[in-house]
Amino acid sequence: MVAEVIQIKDIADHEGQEITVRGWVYNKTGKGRLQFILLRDGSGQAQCVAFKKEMAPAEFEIARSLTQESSVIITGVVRADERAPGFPGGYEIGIQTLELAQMAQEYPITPKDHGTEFLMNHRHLWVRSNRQWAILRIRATIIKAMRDWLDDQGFLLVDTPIITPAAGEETTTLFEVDYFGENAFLAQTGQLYNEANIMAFGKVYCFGPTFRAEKSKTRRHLIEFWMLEPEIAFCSLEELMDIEEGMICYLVSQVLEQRQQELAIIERDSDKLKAIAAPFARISYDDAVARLREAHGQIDDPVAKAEMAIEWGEDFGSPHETALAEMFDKPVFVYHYPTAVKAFYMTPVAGRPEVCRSVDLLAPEGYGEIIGGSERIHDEHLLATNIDKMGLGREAYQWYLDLRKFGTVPHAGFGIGIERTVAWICGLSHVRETIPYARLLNRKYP
RNA sequence: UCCGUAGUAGCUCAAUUGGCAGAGCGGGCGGCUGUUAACCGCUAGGUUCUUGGUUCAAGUCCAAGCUACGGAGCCA
Repeated sequence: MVAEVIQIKDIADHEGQEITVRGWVYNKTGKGRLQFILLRDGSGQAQCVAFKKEMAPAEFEIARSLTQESSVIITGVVRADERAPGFPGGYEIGIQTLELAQMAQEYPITPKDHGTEFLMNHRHLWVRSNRQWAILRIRATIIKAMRDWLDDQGFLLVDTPIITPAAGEETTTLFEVDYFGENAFLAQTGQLYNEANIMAFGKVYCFGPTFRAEKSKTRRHLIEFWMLEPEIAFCSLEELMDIEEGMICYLVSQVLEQRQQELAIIERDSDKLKAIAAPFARISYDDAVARLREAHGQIDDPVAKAEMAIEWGEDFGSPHETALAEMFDKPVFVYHYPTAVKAFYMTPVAGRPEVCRSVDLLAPEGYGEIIGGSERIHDEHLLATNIDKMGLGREAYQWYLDLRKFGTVPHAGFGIGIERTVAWICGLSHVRETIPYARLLNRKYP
């Protein structure tokens, strides 16, 4: 009789049964006639115990000589044992038969410490490590939670193109591609297409990679990153904040509910996440500047003081966002930014055109902006004027202006950066570990 | 692009401030019936980032370059 192949995550359901697991040797401890093999199968990790007297001599010899990351198929009996490490742990497999798929060559990533450059050069192997495994599983849960929440709220997923004829925001940070002899660009945002799609579907979102050729080298920037962008017809800035708040609270609750094990692996303080609940504070840009100027006055260190300086009208730098976020233990909305520092499509505030109906959401613990959103201009004339002012070229935006001719309505939307959100939820110091294969200023390998 | 720090064995790091290149991990061989990054013994493994310079002598000092890391700007 052939034993049932199980996933290690379900090991507790098979106590006392003979089962088969298939996977890779994460670590091994030898004690002569007793060998402990820590096996991972993608779903979890379990300790498999080889006793010489319980196995065929040739198979025990294989078990004894297994190298890190060798691939094997193991059949044995599941038993509970408090000493057994693994995920979920607490159960181990007494090996009866062992079949070798491949004896791995000397594996470069050892259980000891490694440097960032070395690990990034071996990212294709690094994703097997516990910590990376946990982070990427949390990432998947975050994406699923966002999409589930939007789907349940009546949003429709509508995909937007990656190759586009025009800039989404600024013309300096685009990747150019040759489109059969003509210029085209990799998408920076799906927003403009979302604005067309809401007139067909009411509430939509797009989810996909976006590309920015910015020469920025920081812990929160990627050249290729993933963004989820909802857009809603007949929506005000205040209603937009309600949507962002609801979605964030839901995704945090889902991570806490479904990924306790992974949060423990990366040693994330989940109390900080448990505090995330509506309502989030909502402060105006004016108020934020006032708070920052007050903070600036209390700093003694001249370098830090210079970084914290701000004049009304300037956009926030990284130190400003961090300082603002640290004033709250939950995410905080900052709304009504100066029109001059924001994109051309944002609606000016009535009676005060120097500020616009925009809102950023700053994550706590110094993670900074994770969401940017706004009410979009729905007046054709004003939008056309802004496009001209930015020197963007009216021709490429003709279809976008069309939207303001045929049943235009007040509308709003936002974009949430997946990697920054994952970095915050996981408490990571750099976004490079939040995406399987990071594209950075000086890295496109592997 | 600017500022700062670093580059030595496959990996993580030492090397008395200019005087014989060394540990742990990983690899190989051997031992061990409850290990948790096991432990014990033996063993192999080096273009000290590159180029040039100073010196009797350079991993160490000087110059230029390359690469990485940390920070700033820009942004999600």
